[in-house]
Amino acid sequence: MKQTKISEAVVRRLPIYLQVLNELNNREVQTVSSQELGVKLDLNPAQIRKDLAYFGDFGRKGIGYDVTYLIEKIRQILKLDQTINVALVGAGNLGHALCNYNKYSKDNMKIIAVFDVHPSKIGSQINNLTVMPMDMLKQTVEENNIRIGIITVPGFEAQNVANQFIDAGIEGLLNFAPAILKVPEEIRIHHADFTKELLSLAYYLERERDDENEPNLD
Amino acid sequence: MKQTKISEAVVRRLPIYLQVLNELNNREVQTVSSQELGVKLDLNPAQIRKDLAYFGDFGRKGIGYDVTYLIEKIRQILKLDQTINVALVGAGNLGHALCNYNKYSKDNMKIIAVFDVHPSKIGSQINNLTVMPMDMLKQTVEENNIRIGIITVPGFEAQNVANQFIDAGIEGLLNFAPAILKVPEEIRIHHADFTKELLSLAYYLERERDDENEPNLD
DNA sequence: TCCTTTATGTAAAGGCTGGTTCCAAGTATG
DNA sequence: CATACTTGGAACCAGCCTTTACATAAAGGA
Repeated sequence: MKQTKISEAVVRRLPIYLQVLNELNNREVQTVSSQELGVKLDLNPAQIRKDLAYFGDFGRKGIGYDVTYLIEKIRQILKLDQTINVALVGAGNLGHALCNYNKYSKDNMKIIAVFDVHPSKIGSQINNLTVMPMDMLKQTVEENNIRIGIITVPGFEAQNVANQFIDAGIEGLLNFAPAILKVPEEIRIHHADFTKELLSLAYYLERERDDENEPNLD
Repeated sequence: MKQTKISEAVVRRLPIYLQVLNELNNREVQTVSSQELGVKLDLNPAQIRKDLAYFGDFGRKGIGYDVTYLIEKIRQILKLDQTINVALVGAGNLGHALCNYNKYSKDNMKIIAVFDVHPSKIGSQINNLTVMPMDMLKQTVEENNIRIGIITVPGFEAQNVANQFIDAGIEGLLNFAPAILKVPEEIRIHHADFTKELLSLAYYLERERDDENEPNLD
């Protein structure tokens, strides 16, 4: 257990490990070796060991890793062992989808408040949450100890929403809007802009097709 | 214009450049320097120049880049100058959101077919698309020259759907499901699993808050 | 008990990608 | 014609990621 700098790539793999471990746990597998994990994840076993070793000595030589123990440990690392409250701004289709997804999630991370800038949306129900106006944001964040904000508004509104989140004292942001957001150093921001993902995916297609395909959907 | 290997990071920045350029274009800005772009994007100007130079000599010394010309070029690189047909499997909330988003998109990339594995969903309407059964997938992909598949099904169904897409001859996949998918070398797969993004975001929060939850940490 | 097998944790090395600095060359402007 | 500006490319640097290799520890069988 060395305490050097832990790179982002390592942190990004933790949720993947957790996913596979949960699967194994569901199948009541007791222990797993880095070798086996490596096959499942297409990763080098040494890398998995090294990743885990950053956070502690979780394995046993000759045996491997105890599945439930390792799950517990990774959940601690990712802070899933404590309740993390999340707020969402943008009660559109995507916002609905996330709230709905949230309902089925086992994690302690819960969307507990939804906001929208448009009066027409305010007061409507999503699952069992009532969409609130933006001027309730700051107060709600403070009172409910909300630490993460999700932005699912159109691009041109995103910066404004981000600013209000930051002003309210949020620690991290997950941005779905196709916009470049400026945030202070201390705010952690992750992007989940699928439009960019889709555009960059197109790059890797083979060029050539140019058939003037009339996209008539019949 | 050197034709070395172009890294993923470069390709991932192209959509971002495009976004900013479109904004400039809307404001009828004629030309822009890498310096100005760098400020807007928090990037080193040299990096922007280098990125663009991979694909050709788009700029003019002493002047900068012509905005509309550069937009056109990046669109060519990302193949947005041709129609790229997309199919989506999973007519749940997220699927709805994507289809709806798609409606407003200016890109030539269009979701032109939606499928679902569950009989209850089949036949329902999303925008102006009718949800089709999975056994129509292959035929539809072939007939409509669909090149990209989007997966918005629950994790446990994702691999199965991916296999069917691949069997139908898809070139690229965008996966929203929280699952590790095995695909052949030649299939390009991008992930947009926001749950992972959210979990890794939690890692970067300051530990400490323990609210009502018993810590139970030794 | 002892030997073999298995599998971890970590050090070390290597490779690769990504980013930055620097400069020559081209263009517009006065 | 001189100056200021800006690109494109070469070269350099840095750091991260990955892999290899090995010492160590545990379990199981003889």
